[in-house]
Amino acid sequence: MGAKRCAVTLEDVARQAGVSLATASRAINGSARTVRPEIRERVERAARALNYAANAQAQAVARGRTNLVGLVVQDIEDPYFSSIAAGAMRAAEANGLMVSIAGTGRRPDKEVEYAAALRGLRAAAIVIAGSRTDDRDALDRLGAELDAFERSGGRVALIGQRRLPVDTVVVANRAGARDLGTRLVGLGYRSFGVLAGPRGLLTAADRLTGFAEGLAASDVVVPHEAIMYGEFDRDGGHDAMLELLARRGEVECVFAVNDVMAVGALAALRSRGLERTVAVAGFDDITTLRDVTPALTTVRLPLVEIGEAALEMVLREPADTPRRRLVRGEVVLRESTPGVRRG
Amino acid sequence: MGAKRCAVTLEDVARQAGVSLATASRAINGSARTVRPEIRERVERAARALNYAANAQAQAVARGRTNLVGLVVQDIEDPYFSSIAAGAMRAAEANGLMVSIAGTGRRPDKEVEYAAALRGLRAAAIVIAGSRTDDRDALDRLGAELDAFERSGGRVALIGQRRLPVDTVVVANRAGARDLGTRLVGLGYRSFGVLAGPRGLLTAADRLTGFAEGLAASDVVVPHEAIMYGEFDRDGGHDAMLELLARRGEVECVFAVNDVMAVGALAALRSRGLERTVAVAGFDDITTLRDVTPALTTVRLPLVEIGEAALEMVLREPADTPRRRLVRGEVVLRESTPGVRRG
DNA sequence: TTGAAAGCGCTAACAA
DNA sequence: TTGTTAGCGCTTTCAA
Repeated sequence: MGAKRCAVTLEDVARQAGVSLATASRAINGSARTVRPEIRERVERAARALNYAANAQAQAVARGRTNLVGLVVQDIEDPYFSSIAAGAMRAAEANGLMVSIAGTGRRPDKEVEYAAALRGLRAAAIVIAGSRTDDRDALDRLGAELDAFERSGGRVALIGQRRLPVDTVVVANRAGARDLGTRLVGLGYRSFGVLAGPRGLLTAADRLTGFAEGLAASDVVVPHEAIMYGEFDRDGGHDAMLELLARRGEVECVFAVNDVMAVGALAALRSRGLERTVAVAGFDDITTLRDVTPALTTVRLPLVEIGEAALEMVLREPADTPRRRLVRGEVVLRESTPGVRRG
Repeated sequence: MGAKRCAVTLEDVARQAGVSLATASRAINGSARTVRPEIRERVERAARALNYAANAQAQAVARGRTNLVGLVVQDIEDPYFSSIAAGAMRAAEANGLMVSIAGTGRRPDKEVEYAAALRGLRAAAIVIAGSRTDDRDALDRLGAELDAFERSGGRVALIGQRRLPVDTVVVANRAGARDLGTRLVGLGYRSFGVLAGPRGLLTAADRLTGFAEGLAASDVVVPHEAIMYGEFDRDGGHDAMLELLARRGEVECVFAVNDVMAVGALAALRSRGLERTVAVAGFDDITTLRDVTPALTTVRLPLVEIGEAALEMVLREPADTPRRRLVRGEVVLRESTPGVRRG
């Protein structure tokens, strides 16, 4: 067993200050200014002398609420999520909240598990940022758990797509990809491939759909065989690119459904000496990836703001009907898609 | 005020199962198998039916300990820290712990503040990953706070350099940079510049010192005017590189004290058409940066393992004398330092 | 304005 | 094996 905890308690402070427990509580952690200044001063001095730190757990039990908010992401190492986390943490700090972060490793069931844990912690709120799959079952379980969480007085916000009747920061993946497709056609590309990420991953699917729509507006289609599924990460993009080359030869332009994959694709092209021959576009505009060469055409998502927005949403009183906040991406054309001159 | 929390309590479960509170507690959250199977089954069924989630705060108060560990980093968006966080979170999950993450934004006082908050939360442990400054005062305050935390029964580990008498995962910045310097001299470089990061940032200073030592072994020195101080991030590297070019012209090889800065430096060189003329080396081997071109020579640090190691350290019983776990970096030569042929 | 005391939900002696 | 009960540290009525 670990050493027994023997921290300074409020009772110690009260005794040292020569006041009652209640008064000490009011002086230090209470709200109403119902304590005489000189007494308050005395209590505060005692607390400082004893280096008192209020037991947040005990306060939580007594008050029935905490200042903890849980953030559930897929993988904190992924810059997409770490930017969102940074935004959420910044907003949390501004509001005196602590953030507990959990990573699911892209297993939908982990989301449910953490939500339950956060309910146990009596977290004030849960924010879930996940490119959830279309696994209907997992979604139902998550919905049930979040429901229980809300009924027990907690607040919930999702980041991604609107799949559940809770406050959601909706990312316009489809519209962004559509815009991108339109712009690429405008640059003269006609022959496309898509590195589509995993089947069943909603974010990926939305981006693929939108992209196809953007092309379709100009009667361009992505042949079925030029859509390569694979992992949602760098290696997934790399491998899918190689396979696409093997299968289709040199398409003019490749859309990878996120930047990390796009970078993998670029690496694959480079290994074949094709990085200036085949155009590549990504999605997200990941900060740390802005210096790759050729600079990546992409759809910029304000990830930090998205994290902040989710946290702010969750801080507000619940509305009777779930709020949606739409965040659009903005196409950023760079040298990875220089355009083609058609004769 | 927010809605009143009215979660299912253990008492509800006990009543529903027709047993006493104590029995219900033992059946669900207790350790010893001192409950008859059929009763346990009954209690568990009741809990499930009621969708009971134990109040972790109340458990914490009653037990006097929590399963929360606090992780304090500078900036979760920085891949250096997000990798460490990923490692710590992975190890935490494997041990049934929740992780609360706080970002200091590189303000040393925030470390103290969060440590105090975590003491209030009765966190089981605190892990601080910070390239702390040489600000003696801030360090003393942190030491005092961590001391109070430990005395109240918590465990502490640091990641970085050994500055305080607590368990530490020591990163061999100096030795790594020394090796790097040696290898670069071996490649034929003689004229160096260093993008040294902020003055007073220990990690940066250690890397600079080590690098200079590595060169000195071959009687190569970095001229004082070729050491450029600046921010520890991408823009810091970029700007410092431009300034170095302005001041010294084309040195043969530039050492940026971290990869992110090195990428900024590459961008600056590229803007001058010099990215294949001036060699660049970094430090860390950040995963998402492995595909920049030219591929970056660097010192690889096992960041995820470092995070795991810190968490494992903190899980063990405290030793009577602080533990140190040394992690060395490994030089990785890539095309950003092709070497020179001297005539 | 202050103090006494009743909880908050749970655990862990101690009895039965 | 089960139940009773006294805490855990704090907040918050309710009186004084």
